[in-house]
Amino acid sequence: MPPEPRPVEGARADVNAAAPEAAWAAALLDWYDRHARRLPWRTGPAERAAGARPDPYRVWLSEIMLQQTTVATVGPYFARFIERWPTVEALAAAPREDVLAAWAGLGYYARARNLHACAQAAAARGGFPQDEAGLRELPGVGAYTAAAVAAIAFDAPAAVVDGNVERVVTRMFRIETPLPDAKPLVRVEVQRLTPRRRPGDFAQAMMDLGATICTPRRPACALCPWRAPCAARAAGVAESLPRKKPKAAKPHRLGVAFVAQRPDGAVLVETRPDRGLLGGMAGPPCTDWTDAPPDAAAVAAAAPIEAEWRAAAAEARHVFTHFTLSLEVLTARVGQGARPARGGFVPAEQARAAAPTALRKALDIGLAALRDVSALG
DNA sequence: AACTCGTGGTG
DNA sequence: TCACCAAGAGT
Repeated sequence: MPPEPRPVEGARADVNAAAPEAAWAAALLDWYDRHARRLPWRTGPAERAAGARPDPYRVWLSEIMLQQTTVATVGPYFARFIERWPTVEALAAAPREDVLAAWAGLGYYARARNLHACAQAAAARGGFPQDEAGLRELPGVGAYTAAAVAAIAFDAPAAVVDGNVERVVTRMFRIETPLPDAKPLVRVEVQRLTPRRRPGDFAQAMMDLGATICTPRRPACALCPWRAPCAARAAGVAESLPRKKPKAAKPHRLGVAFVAQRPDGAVLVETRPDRGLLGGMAGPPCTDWTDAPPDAAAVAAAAPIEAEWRAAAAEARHVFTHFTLSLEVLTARVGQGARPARGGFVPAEQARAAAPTALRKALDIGLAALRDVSALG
């Protein structure tokens, strides 16, 4: 492996050359004190001044929701969860079905399954572990989340490394090794940078810096508290970092979704197997999603109920992380006493609210087609 | 180590 | 339209 470029000595001239990390951390915390984002899960400056610590439950809940998810998207979900389940004990006592339905639309549904299991584990032991190793053992809590909760909620000097931090650090030290190969080195540098005082604020400052200044495209280096020591900026290569290994192309998959509606408006939904894609989530029954279109036998075998199925004009299209999907939608009106082979009937609006987005699209297309048919008939 | 696992915003 | 991206974890 070639040696990593390091910050040039001249860039360090204005800081303590013996322990530059301490000066850099101080500069970042000073910036954070002036520019921190106000977020619902953060403790405000006034409360902090009064000695208040963040609520570990809120910190943990926000960190789980924020995994691979934007602040703007998380906001309303976080508010609804806190309103409905104000404590980890309340969340632990909730039916899992309710938690999954409340999570619908946020994606990565293993997070919701693990969230509920984690709440039960934490409640059973009287609260969250206060150290990184203990947190790491909880379901859905990986290296990042354990470090983040330990630092933010419990003031532990843990190395918090998320996508923002990877970007900031690979630029600061001009690390040209592509991710994820560079992760171990990034972690070492973050651990070296993390101060004993205010490690939680330091972690959040790093993420704020990455989110608002050291952005993926067109970073605002002129406003950055680390503009002087940043090696990538000095070399004019900030925007090209971090380097990443190329991703595989997305295959396209096909399937059929079945939307059956009773005279009272209820629609047929089926809870998917707990493992795998959309695990544990409820939506209209489907064929398997395959590379080739499902043949007539596969469609007939997957139909959840005997009915006169009609094809809707539109198809549901959706992009997942690693494949794209087209769902043909078949609709049917069934009798009030219909007995499906699989699944059960729930009010249409409830079904929409609890469905993951891909299946909600199919449901909406089916419901619209059924409305059109009834309008004609 | 490389895959699987969602969704919405952005340029 | 499309690739990239966002406070990653589990296997």
